[in-house]
Amino acid sequence: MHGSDPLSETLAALADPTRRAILARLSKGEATVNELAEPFDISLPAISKHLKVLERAGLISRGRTAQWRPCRLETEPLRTLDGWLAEYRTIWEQRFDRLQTYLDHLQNDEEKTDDNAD
Amino acid sequence: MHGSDPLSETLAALADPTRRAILARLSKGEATVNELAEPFDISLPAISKHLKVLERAGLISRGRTAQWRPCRLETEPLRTLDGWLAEYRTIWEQRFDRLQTYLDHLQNDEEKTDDNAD
DNA sequence: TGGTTAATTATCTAGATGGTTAAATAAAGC
DNA sequence: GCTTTATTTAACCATCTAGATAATTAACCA
Repeated sequence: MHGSDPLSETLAALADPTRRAILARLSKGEATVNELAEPFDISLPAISKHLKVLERAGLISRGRTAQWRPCRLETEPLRTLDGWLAEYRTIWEQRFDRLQTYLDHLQNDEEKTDDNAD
Repeated sequence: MHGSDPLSETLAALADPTRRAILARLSKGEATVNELAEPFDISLPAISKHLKVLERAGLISRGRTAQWRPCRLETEPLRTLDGWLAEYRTIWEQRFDRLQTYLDHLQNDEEKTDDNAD
């Protein structure tokens, strides 16, 4: 990554389907590295790297039970991302409202045309 | 990028502070390439590349007025991202609730202790 | 102690990314 | 037509990334 502020790190970590799939799995509860690797066609070391990326981004944390290193989803960076998105949410809601208004006008115009046609 | 599904493309495009700053600028209205480049210390071609990334991700669209190519924010990919985030929102809200409950218990315990101390 | 299981580190490779400068395209204005 | 302004394309470079295989660390089990 080039800009390594926290939000960039979060987004870069999420910009990989394997990593998002790992998070989706972890959203159902803790799992070990092998459990997480199971659904994928890639090597264990590759998974290990993905986990390191997720951990550095704060999206997961890891315990230590005997030889297992159970992973857990951490939601903090997601909340930060949600906060960033919120600013744009206003915009798309505004745009949706304007679209609605426009469609309503179309609807009205059509009804008037229908009235004339009758 | 490696996984080039739409969501990965959106996230990868957003994972760069320069590109997010461009979007922030566009959230205030359309702008030309030179206007967008102005606040940054990087070359025009670099900006041009960033815009191409944003365009491919569907985060901006571009008009064509004489020699200017005005850029406009497109919110669709952000809404998709918001939809993806929504699944995790449930989780962090749950966790927050549980934390609240825990803190409430602590509070109660403390009050009991205070009562005993009196 | 030696073997098995879990996970990480080391080393390497191919391809993407973000930046550069120099050259090309496109339209406007004299 | 020639110059200026806006923007993109070309060619290049350094660094990062996602993957691989082989070797290593760590802990349990008998």
